Amino acid sequence: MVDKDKINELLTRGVDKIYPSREKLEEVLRSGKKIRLYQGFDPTGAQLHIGHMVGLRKHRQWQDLGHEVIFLIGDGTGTAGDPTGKKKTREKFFTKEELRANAKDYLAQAAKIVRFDGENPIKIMYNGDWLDKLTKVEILNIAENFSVQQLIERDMFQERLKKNETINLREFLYPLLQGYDSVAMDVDLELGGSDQTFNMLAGRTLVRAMKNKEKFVMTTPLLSDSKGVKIGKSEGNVIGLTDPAPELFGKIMSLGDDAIIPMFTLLTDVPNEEIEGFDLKKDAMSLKKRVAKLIIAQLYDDASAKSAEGAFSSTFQKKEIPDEIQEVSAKAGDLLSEALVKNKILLSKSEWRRLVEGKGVHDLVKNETIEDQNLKITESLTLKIGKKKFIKIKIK
RNA sequence: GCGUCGAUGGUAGAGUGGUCAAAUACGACACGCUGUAAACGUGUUGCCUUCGGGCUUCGGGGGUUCGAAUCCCUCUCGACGCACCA
Repeated sequence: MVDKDKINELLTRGVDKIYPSREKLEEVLRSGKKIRLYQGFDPTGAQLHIGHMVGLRKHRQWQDLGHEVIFLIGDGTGTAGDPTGKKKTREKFFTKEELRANAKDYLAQAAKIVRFDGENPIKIMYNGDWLDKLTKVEILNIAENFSVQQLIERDMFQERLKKNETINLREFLYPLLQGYDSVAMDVDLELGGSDQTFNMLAGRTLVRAMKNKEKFVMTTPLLSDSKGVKIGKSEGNVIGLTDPAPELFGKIMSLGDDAIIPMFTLLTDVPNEEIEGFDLKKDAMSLKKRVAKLIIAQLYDDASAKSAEGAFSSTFQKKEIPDEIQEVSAKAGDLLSEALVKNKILLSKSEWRRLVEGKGVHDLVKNETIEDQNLKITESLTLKIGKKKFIKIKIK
């Protein structure tokens, strides 16, 4: 029973809830039975982010314990539009082609955490393979297992009802499709973020009805800091798994301190006992650096993690110039502003003016702030624009 | 099919003939502060500018007017209600 502690870890660490209960699942695992499980990813964005990493790591754990793990690409459900977390009806839907293209990227990114080859490799499946083939009658038979009341229970639908906002039938039916995946693959367990609970439980209902068996559902907590969903939000500050190491480091450092402990628990292998001993008040900075390094080491390697840290501290803490700077060539006599806009460093001359007025442009060679908006280029320059942009201007 | 309402900047959402490049909030960007690219504070947030101003924007097209995001017509899309069907 070498696996005993591993089973315990598998069932507790980084786990939000287990349905119907942890005890039932533990019983099955203790019996030595190998189960089949999956997690679905709708490839509706170009990249996986650090929030996905939580689930992927869980995947890996199952895989390492010898269970049959399926990485499901939701190219069928993706075209339907998951309403989870959406306050409004989704407006954009994805085509099959877009989804397949994204899926390719997903797999490449996921490969950083899970194994698609070697011993007990993860299987890749596409739910479009069966969802697209469902006949109308089959769909109705699936629908038979649900009541409108059940579907309408979802908080987000309730809210919309209250506000008299649209609930499109399409999003209403989405959980059924996702639920059918479990039937089609005949899985014993589904893994997913806690925001997916409703959809996953729909699958549970279906499996019971159509396969007469109990499907387990394991949810993982969502990674977030005090500001909420800063991590994995659709806006600019997504921490993508393929972000270059230095950028990853910076983005992780910019998260609130309250995200540190969850990150250790969910994204690293640091033992629980050690994590419990952490003193956030005293060591927040160094702990955050450590967790950032550990995360990067998983996505790249130790060396990248180290150099990312070095780059971070020299750039932001000591305010030194980074080693690698983007270069832009220009002719002598050109307006600096025009050269920057032409090379797409800045969006417009207006932006340039704003930055200069806000003292956001610095000449790093002379070590002074540039105040002249109409500065002409006379010699090669090294500029710091805002906090993050470093640009070298070279004379042609 | 009939009717009602709606479509505004990255998002949410004001504005209902000139004072509108369009409130407010969020986001984004910069500066200050900080162990931090956090928090907090301040400023900026359509484009061009000789800094006077100029130009293009409020679902598409057309019109009324000296003047339209605002009024009218029409088209597209959406929500809601009614009818049809059951």
